[in-house]
Parts: sequence; C-alpha cells; structure tokens
Amino acid sequence: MKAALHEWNLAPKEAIALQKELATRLESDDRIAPVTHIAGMDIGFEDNGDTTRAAVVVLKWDPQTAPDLTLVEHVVHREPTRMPYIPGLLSFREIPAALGAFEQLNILPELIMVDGQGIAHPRRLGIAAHLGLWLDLPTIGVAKSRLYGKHDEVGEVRGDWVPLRAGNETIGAVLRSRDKVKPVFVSPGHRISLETSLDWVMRCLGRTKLPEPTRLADRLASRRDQHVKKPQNLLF
DNA sequence: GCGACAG
DNA sequence: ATCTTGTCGC
Repeated sequence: MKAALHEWNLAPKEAIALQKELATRLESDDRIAPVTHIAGMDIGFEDNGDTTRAAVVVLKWDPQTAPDLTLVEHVVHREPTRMPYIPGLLSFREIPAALGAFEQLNILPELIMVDGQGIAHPRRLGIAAHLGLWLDLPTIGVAKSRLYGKHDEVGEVRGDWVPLRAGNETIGAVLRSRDKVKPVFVSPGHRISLETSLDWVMRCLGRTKLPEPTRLADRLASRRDQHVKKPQNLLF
C-alpha cells in the first residue's frame, strides 16, 4: 500500500486542496465486476471519542434469494482517534481506521456501501468517494442526513426519490427507503452511476430504512449491541 | 458578515 | 458520533 502518513495527517487547508485534486479522478460510469459480495462500512467511537472503531461487514449477494442477504464476514478494528469532526473533512478522520478493518478482510467485495456521502459533498469527495478511490472499488454513499445540495420534497412511498442538486449537476438522490420514514441520501462514490447506486440500495433494502450493508455495519460500529447477545444478535 | 454543517 | 428511558405508532 501507498504508505504516506501525509495523505491523512493534513491541515484543513491541505486536505481541501487534496479533495479537489482527488475528485477529478473519480469515475462516474459503472465499472463493476459481477457482484457476489457487498460490504458495508461504518464508524463508531469509544472512550469519549478517544478511540475510533471501524466496522466492516460482508454480505453474500444471491439474486435467487434476494433481498435476503447473508452475513459471511465481519471485522471490527480500533485505533486512536486522530482528529476532530470537521464538516466536509470527515474522510480524513474516519478512513484511516476503516482501512485497518479492510486489511483484515478475507473476502474482497465487488461493491461497498458507506455510511456517509459519496459525491454529494461541497468538493464532490465525501467519505464514500474517497474510500472508493483509495481501495479502487465501486462505492455508494448512504447518508442519514444531508451535507450538501438542494432538493424538493420526496414522496412518502418506499422507492420514491428526488434528485439532490448542486447548481446544474445532480449529485445524488433523496430516497424514501421506507414508507413515511425520514429519507436517506444516496450518492455515487467511485466507479458507479447514480442510477446503479439507487438500484443496489433498493435491492439491499429489507423492511428497514437503511440497506442491509450499512444497517449491519452501523450495529457493529455502535456501542449498543456490544453488550447484549441474545436474539438476532446471533448474527455477530 | 451570517448560517449550514455527513459522522 | 455520543450521552440515555420510556413511549407513541404501525
């Protein structure tokens, strides 16, 4: 791997310049290998934020049994938190830990869903886009709230969606992933189009708001399910 | 100058 | 993100 601590330990000003440069390398057309495994990634914190916990789950994709996905691998990686949360610079705070988790993975997914924005970002390099470039894998950003862009109100039925725009460009979509529930913000990261991103998010939707990959990664990264281990927690 | 602001 | 219990609704 390209070592370089300087790739992550940057002052805000340098980080912003790097984002602009990296954004020009993103591929917005689909360049995806036949999908058999989909990963989900999310970050959580412990020790009052001093420890960053990265969680990655890998689900088996079987068109025959879809939308039922099977959890086939999961990894949790902890390391000291390196910097505070700064809107627009989230990837510099969370990706280093995420890479630690991906390094321990045995199964290489063809697609990754990340808890955060793809190109729906002021400089078009949200955490999903940044991670996709680094791993050179297709990524989709699935955020629970908006960071950037404007949009009209979205219908209340599952599947309804409206474009998320920035000036003339469409940078993502506001998707009603579950009836009457707060919508999610879907935006392509690397090597995937918005249309295909929406297709995959829809295909991975159970009866919950979040698609299975990020829903499970979310639970693994979160502190809550950490102690309880009874019912469906048998998954972990 | 005044808000907005992923996780 | 995280601190935290119960509670309203399908």
